[in-house]
Amino acid sequence: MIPEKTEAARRLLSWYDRHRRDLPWRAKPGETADPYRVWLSEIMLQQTTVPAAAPYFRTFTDRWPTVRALADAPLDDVLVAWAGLGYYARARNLHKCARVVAEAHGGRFPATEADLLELPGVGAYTAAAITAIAFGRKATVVDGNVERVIARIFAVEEPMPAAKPTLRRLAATLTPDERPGDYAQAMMDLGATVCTPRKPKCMLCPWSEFCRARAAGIAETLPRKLAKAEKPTRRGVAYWVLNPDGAVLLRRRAEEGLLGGMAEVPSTRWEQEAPDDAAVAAQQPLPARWRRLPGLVRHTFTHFHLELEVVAAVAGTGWQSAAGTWVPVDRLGDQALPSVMVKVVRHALKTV
DNA sequence: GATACGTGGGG
DNA sequence: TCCCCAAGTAT
Repeated sequence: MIPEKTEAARRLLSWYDRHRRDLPWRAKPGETADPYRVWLSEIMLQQTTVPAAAPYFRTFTDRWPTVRALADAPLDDVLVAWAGLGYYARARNLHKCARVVAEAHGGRFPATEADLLELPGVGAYTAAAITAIAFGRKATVVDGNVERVIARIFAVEEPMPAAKPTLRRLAATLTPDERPGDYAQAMMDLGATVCTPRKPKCMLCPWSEFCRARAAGIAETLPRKLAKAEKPTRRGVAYWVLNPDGAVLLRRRAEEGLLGGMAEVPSTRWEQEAPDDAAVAAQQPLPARWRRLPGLVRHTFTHFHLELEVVAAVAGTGWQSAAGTWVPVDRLGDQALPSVMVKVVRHALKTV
């Protein structure tokens, strides 16, 4: 039996007070939360682990201490700083959102869930998180952690994602009126450290007594998920070309879609079949004698595997007319190179 | 509702 | 090696 909701919240908050983690974006007890830092951290933490996000958070807040500073920055600076963190639409929306807050909201984040929801890159989860954590207002935060905790406490066996509305409704029934920010973070911390996807530490859980899934011995199997579709493999060839100054040709990817707005080593299209010599010649960024380098660059995106072969050449006369930017090899670190392209660069430098 | 969208770590 | 997963959002 689930206890009175205030009793459940009291137990969770007590657990949180004893196990609170010191995270770079978390206000210390007694400190006032900064909505800018809360927002920035929540965007970075979307589908991203704490260890991955933490160094980026420090870099961003050191360089852009306020939302106005971020709004004043060129988008490309933000993309360079975000490079490697993934889901680059977040970086584009982050910058767009900063400008909206600076220009349409006087540099202050709106303080209601409904208004926050209007901001670019801010969805249901993030709006609730900012409302609760930054403004101390009641809001039900539902992320993957909360879904898992709730699915187990109430033994919801309906598979995801169909169970989402049910889980949201059940989560809302438990949300207390007191300490909204701490409660939201406590729920997520519980899911992240105790009620984990595999091998949940039920012995350490403040809610173990009344967890229906634990009682039924099915905690680790919840929430149920349908089998995922197999990932296809796409193949392509990347063109590593140096000009007479020893600079490499890079391009800017289209603003939308995969790796939108990021820098890339030029490549053929990525398709099921690897391109043959004719396709490599047809899609070359400039005329050159291409030499296939041994080995493959492998990378896995959310929805497909990628295998890239790298071909290398030295650009002949007329290299200035190639579309793109020539970047000295020792300046590649200044570019907005996503991880897959860092792999290509390393492979080429190692092999050439 | 389904799909596109990154990356690195863990088992 | 391979699959799963992580503080989701936009379309």
